[in-house]
Amino acid sequence: MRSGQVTIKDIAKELGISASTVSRALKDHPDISSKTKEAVNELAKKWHYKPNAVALSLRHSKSNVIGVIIPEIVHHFFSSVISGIEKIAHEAGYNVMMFQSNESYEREMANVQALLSSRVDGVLVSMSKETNDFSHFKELRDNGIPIVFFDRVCNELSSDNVIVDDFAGAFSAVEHLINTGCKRIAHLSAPQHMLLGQNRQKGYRQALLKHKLSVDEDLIIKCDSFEEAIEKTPDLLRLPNPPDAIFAVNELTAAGALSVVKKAGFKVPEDISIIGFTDGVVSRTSDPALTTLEQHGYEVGLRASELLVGRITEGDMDYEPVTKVVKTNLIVRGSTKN
Amino acid sequence: MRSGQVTIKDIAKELGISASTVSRALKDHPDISSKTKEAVNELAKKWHYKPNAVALSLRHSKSNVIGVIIPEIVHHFFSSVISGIEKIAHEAGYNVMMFQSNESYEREMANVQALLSSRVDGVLVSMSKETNDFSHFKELRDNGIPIVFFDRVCNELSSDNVIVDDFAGAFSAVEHLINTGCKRIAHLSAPQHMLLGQNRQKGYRQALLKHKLSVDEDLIIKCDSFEEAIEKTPDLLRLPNPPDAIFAVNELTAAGALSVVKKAGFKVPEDISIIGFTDGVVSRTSDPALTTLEQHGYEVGLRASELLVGRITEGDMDYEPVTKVVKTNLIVRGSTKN
DNA sequence: GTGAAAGCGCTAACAC
DNA sequence: GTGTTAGCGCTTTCAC
Repeated sequence: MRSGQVTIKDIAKELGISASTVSRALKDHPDISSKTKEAVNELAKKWHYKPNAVALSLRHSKSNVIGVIIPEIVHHFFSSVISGIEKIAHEAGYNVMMFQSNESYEREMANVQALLSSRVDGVLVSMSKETNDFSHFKELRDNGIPIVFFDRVCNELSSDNVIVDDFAGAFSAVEHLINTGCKRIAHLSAPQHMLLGQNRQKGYRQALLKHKLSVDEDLIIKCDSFEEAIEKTPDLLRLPNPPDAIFAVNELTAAGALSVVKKAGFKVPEDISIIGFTDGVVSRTSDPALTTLEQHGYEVGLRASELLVGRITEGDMDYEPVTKVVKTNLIVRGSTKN
Repeated sequence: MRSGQVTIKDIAKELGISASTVSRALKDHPDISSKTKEAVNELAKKWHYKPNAVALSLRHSKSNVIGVIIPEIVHHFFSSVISGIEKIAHEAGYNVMMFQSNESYEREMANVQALLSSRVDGVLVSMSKETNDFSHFKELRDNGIPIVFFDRVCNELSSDNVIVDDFAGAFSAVEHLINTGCKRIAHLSAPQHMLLGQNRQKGYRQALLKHKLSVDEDLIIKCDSFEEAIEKTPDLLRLPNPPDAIFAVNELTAAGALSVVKKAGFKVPEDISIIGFTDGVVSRTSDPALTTLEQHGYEVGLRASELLVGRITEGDMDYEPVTKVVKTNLIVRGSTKN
C-alpha cells in the first residue's frame, strides 16, 4: 500500500477524480454530486483517511494547538488545572502541548521559543518562581499569540489573568477558626516574594484585626511543605502560650502540622484546630479529614482555557486585559470545631 | 511590519537574495559565502526569525511531536510519569502533546484519532480501565507510528511496554505482611482484564502459596478506588473470619480501607495491617503512614520516552517488541507491624 | 556561490 | 459539477 498515511491525492487517484473534488466532497460542499460524495466518503472511511493537521495548519496559518507552561506538573493543583485546560481545549478543537519550567527561568524561555516555533495559537502560563524578566512573554504577544496567565501571574505585564482569591480564602479560613472559638491562631506561610504568600498572609492578619485579636508575630512562621511542617510545628507547641489553631498555607503543610500535633498528644480539633488550603486527596484522606479551602484548580483551568480560546477566536490582539478571580470556598471537615 | 511571524522569504526579500540561499545560510551550508551568511544570520536574529515547525513537519513528514494518552493526570503516579516523559522528549527535540482518556474508551479512541491527524511521530499510552478493544492502537501502528505502552499495558498486543514490576512488588508486599505475623490477608484488586491487576493478584497468590497459607477467594475483592474502598471494606470486616491484613492495589484504595478500618474500631497495624501500592503524598501523610511499594513513576516516564524516541529514530516498524520492567521497592511505615 | 522549480497535503479562487 | 492553479514555509535537486 501507500507509504505513510492516506492523503486526498491517494483517494483522488483511486477514483480518477481531482484532489479538489475529493476535498470538497469530504466537507460536503453543495456543488459536488451526491454520487461523488458517496464514493469519496466510502473510500475515505475504508482507507481510514485522516486529514493531515500539519498541512491544514500551514494552509490556514492556524495550528489548533495551545501551549501550556507550568512550573511542575506533580502538584495536585497544577495537574487539576491542566485537566481543566485540556477539557475546554479539546471541546473547542485544540490540542494541548505541555511544557514544564521546573521553576527555572532558563527552561521557561526555552519553552517559549519552542512554542513560537510550533506556531501555537495561544499560550497559558503559570510563571516559574525564578522569573522576573518578561521579555519572552512580550515576544509571544508581539507575534500575535495571545497569552493567559494563571495562578502565578505577573503584575508588571498587563495581561489576561486567572487567579485564585487568596486573600478572601485566607480571611474566611481564619474567620472560621475564630467563629469556632479559637483565639491564638498560628500561620504557616509561603515565602513573601510570591503574591500568593502575601495575599494569604494579608487575609490572615485582616481576619484577626476584624475580630480584635492581636497579631502575634511569633505565631507566623515561614513554612510551606510537609517536611518543614514536621520540623517547625514542634516549636509552636513549645511556646509558653501555644496556639489553639493552625492555618497552613497549603494542604501538605497542614498534613504535616496535623501529624506533629497528634503525636504531641493534642486532640484535633478539641485542643488545636487545623485548617489547610487546596483541596487535594490528602485533605480528604487524613484523619481527621482536614477543613480546607477548595482552590478549584480544575475551575482555574477551565476559565483560563475559555478566556484563551475566546482571545484566539476574536483574532484581534488589541483587547483590554481581563483578570478573572476564581473563588475559593471553605470545606468544613473534622479538623476544626463546630 | 509583516503580519504573522517572520519567514525565510521576508529575509530573502529584504536582502535581495533568494529563499533557498537564506535557507542554506541559516544552516551553515558550505557553499554559501561567509558574507551572505553573516548578513542572513544578523537579520534573522534582529527580526527574531524562528523556523516554522509546521512547514518543516510537512516538508519532512516528521512533526517532532510525541503524543501521550493517560487515564487521568491528577494522580501522583501519572503526573510523575509525564514529568519523566517530558524531560527525555525535550532533550531529544520532541514536543509533547497531552491527552487524557478519563478512563473512557470513547475518549481514548477520539484521542488516537487526534493523534493520527496531528501526524505525531510516536505515542505513549497508559490504557483506560474500560479499554478491551485495541484496534485503535493497531491503527496507529499500521500507519507507521510506534507506540510504547506504560503501566497499563495490553498483552494481546505485542508491543513495547514499560511496566512496573507488579508481580514482584505485590509478592514482596504480601510476604512482608506474612513475615510480620499476618495470616488472613485480604486483597483489594484492580480489574483482571488489566495486566497490572492480574500481576498484582498473582504476586499476592504466589506469596501466600510460598508460605503455605490458603487462598480464600472471599478475601479477594475487585476494589480500586477510595470511594469503592469506603463502600466495600466493611463487608470484609463483617466476615465471620475477618482479615488481619489488607493488601490494596493502589494508595487511594489503601487510604479508603485504612479509614474504614479505623472507624470500625480496629487498631492499625495491631489488629489489621494495611499495605498499599504507589508512593504518593497520601501514603506519606496518612495516619499511620502507609507501608507501600514505591512505583517510580518518573523512572517509568524516562524509560518509556527513551524507548519511544529510539523507535522513532530507527524508523523501522519491524522491530522486536521489548518489555522493560521498572523495579518497585517496599517502604515500610506505620501501617504494618515490625 | 546562488537561483529556479518542485513538492510535502490541503484549500480556494478561478476556470469551463 | 469538476478540474486547474497557486500558495501556506521550507528544503533540495538541478541548473548555471
